[in-house]
Amino acid sequence: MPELPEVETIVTDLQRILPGMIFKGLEWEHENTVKGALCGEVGLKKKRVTAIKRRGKFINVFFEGEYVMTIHLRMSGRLIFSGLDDEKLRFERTRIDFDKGSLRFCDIRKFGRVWINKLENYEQVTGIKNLGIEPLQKDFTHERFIKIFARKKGNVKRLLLDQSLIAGIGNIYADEACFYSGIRPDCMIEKLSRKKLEELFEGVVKALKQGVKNRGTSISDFVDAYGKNGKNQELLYVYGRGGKPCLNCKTTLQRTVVAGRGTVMCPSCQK
DNA sequence: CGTCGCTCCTGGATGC
DNA sequence: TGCATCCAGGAGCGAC
Repeated sequence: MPELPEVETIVTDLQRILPGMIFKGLEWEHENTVKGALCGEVGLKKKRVTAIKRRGKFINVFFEGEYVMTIHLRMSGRLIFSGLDDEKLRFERTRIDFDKGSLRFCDIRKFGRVWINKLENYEQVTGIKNLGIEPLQKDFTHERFIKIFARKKGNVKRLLLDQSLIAGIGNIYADEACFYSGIRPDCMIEKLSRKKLEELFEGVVKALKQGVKNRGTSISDFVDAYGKNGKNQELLYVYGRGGKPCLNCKTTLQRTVVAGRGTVMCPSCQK
């Protein structure tokens, strides 16, 4: 599923593709997919793309005239740049046409969303304003991390997945970060020492940076804006490996449910 | 306000 | 082989 590294990969691709292109039109088949199009699409006509930026797992495409198109891929969304005359892709639900090509939003489960808003209120409307800190920015430090979790209680996994605390972590990278730091995803965060919290911080950063470096994890649905797979699935220690031997100690990896999510951990390496 | 459980979805895996 | 059932899960929402 698309998490921070996958979204970052797509945004990096789109930054090479879209700037300067002129918006032509938007078509969608599922009524819940597009929000705010009534006012937005009219305003967007003939506007040029000025920038593309990621915030958490959201993709923001900025246009002239102070419009922003926000896209969230949720579970199974793909965003693939194609020719205007290319045939419809499998599970293509929405197409965003520009003068020099067409961005196809393919989404098996139809959970993905597109919003069109004026710059002044897009953060409010999309929920972006509720997001926590960006974990790959310089201000994400040990100190900030410990401060964020200082008065929080509950299992580590639920808190890592809470987008209002840290923006962009999903199921894959939460499990990998816990493995890197030697912490069980179901352990209570209030019981962790300062040293273990620092290791968890390092684990989060390491997992996300590695994901970005390898252009995302293509386990089920993810491809980049050119339709190509990432490479990070070859480097996962726990996610998707339940029942297989731990790559560190050969203990059989345990699959459980934590915070309502499928969770894999090494009972020997993670305490 | 924090937390929980439910909901949205459907292809692929599994079971009989 | 074929049909029915289960499962995956990000995030928003209502309930408490």
